[in-house]
Amino acid sequence: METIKIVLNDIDYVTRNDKPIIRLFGINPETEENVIAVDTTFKPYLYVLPYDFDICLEDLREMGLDDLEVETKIDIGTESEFIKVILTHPQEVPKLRDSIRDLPSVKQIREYDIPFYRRYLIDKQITPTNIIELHGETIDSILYSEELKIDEDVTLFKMMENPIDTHKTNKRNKILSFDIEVYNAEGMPTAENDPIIMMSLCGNNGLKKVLSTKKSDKSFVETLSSEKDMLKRFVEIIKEENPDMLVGYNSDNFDLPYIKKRAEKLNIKLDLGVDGSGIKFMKRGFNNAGVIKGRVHVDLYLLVRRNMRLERYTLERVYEELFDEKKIDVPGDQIYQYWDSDDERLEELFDYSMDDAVTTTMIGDKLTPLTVAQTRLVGQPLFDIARMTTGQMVEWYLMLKAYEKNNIIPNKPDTDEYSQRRKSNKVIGGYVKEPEKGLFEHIAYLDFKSLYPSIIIAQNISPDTITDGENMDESEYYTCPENGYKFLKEPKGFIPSIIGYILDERQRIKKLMKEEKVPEQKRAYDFEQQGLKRLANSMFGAYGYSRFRWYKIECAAAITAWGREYIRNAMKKAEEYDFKPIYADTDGFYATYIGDLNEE
DNA sequence: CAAAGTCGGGG
DNA sequence: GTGTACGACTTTG
Repeated sequence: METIKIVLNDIDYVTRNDKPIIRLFGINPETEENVIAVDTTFKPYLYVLPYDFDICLEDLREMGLDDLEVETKIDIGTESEFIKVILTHPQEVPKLRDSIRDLPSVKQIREYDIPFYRRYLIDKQITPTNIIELHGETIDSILYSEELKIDEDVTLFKMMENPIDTHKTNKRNKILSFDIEVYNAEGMPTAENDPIIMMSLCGNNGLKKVLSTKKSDKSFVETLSSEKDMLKRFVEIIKEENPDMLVGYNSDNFDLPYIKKRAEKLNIKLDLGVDGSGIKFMKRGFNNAGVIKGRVHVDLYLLVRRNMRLERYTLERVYEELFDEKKIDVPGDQIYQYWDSDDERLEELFDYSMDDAVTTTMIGDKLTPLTVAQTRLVGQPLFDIARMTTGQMVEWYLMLKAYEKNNIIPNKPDTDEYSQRRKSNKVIGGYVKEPEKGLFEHIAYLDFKSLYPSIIIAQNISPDTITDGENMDESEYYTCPENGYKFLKEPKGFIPSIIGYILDERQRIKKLMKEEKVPEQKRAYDFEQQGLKRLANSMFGAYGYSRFRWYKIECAAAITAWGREYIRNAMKKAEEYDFKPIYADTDGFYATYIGDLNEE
């Protein structure tokens, strides 16, 4: 048996002989070779909570389901016995779950909507972007049919044992950005009519290139004889560079769909994927996500939207905000005129095209490290994390922790429940004291560090600790001001215990960061602690987010009610020491000292 | 006043 | 892909 290590970049599954095969895509950090590791042993499953065990087991067997196990899981604080129904193919889950749920002996079904590759990452406790150790053997592409035949320089590896997460970070951090310019004489271009005229590439290793069908003396311009050749060269460079991350700006919605359509129109194969596949699109919310199998495509536009607050999010505006510098600009609607001019304006267009890719790489260098840190915390693929909202990250993080702590995951709300939640999810916000007019001297500012996370822990606010307090002594629970919601003091709730862990972990990382001498590692710790902070701070919002699995509006309301009380009490206390509050908002207030400054 | 509709980025 | 989704803002009924 052989052992190899890979940086885990991507994961999916394919079907062969009606059975699923998990594929881990990675790069061997020593040889820089691409590896596809396959696992043929993992099976999909869901959980059933029965009314009556024996009848239910019998009913399930009658349906032809006989791979059944009994497991004890914690369900919102209470231990229950579940039947684990093991299936052979992931697509059986949506096919069978309705008929399983409808069995009279079935009370509930659980964990029936977790994508197969995500289930794999959670159950095997492996983390994308980490270095993973694999045991098995190198094989020929026997598992693959012709259309999926992989390149000769890709190692195919069959796993014989579970992968081992070494918890080591990828030292390699190669970013390659790309951008295209297209001919646009009639407003917004259409791939049907308008050719690509330039394709720019920029790596954080120094690579700078603009491919084009026109000539220039500029050293970064490479001229190709046709659009067809330009596209082929584009693919060739990406394969040669083999970056850890392929980044674009609005590339999910513009560049990649455009490149794909032009390639189809020109009848050429774009085998950009590590497995030889082309560009695919996945429907994700309101936009499509461009997928290149085995490579991590990150659209920076989404990261910018998530992490910056601006009036507009054009590449130009974002670059200016981050680097305090103007970028080269060519008005979008005039690109075709610059192209047709064949004079110095064409040269300007080459510079503009190059600059777009260069600034994209610079923005990528700034924003992707946090996304990588979040990937390592949440344990889902970088591709997915780059497209998740913070609420979704919290949820997948909790799902991972639920598995570790043997908690069964709550279901997502069905349509009825969801619309009901939407109607009644108004929660009173933080305490706000309108600022007093005037000019003040001797201003003091007090703020609660991570107010809401601290309240969740201090008052043990969790869906599994909420109680009506019946037949209990008052000392056994915390009572929320204003609304009277009650939360058990013991045992520690699922979410408070996880926030506690996150906050402790953050302190640990901050300490490591302070002691660290290597700047690169120091920076990595900084992003990790930022990621932890965001997770902790987003947990409150998640309680009030209608689609959240751990949704509990009472928890959200209790947190803000306690928050208002904390800050009012702090202000009262400050007044006792001659500080007059002049403005307050949610987790802090400003006060002016009105006592005698000469005293003491 | 709530429900329904639009739009972001890209050229 | 064990998917079907955002949020701020404006217009409409």
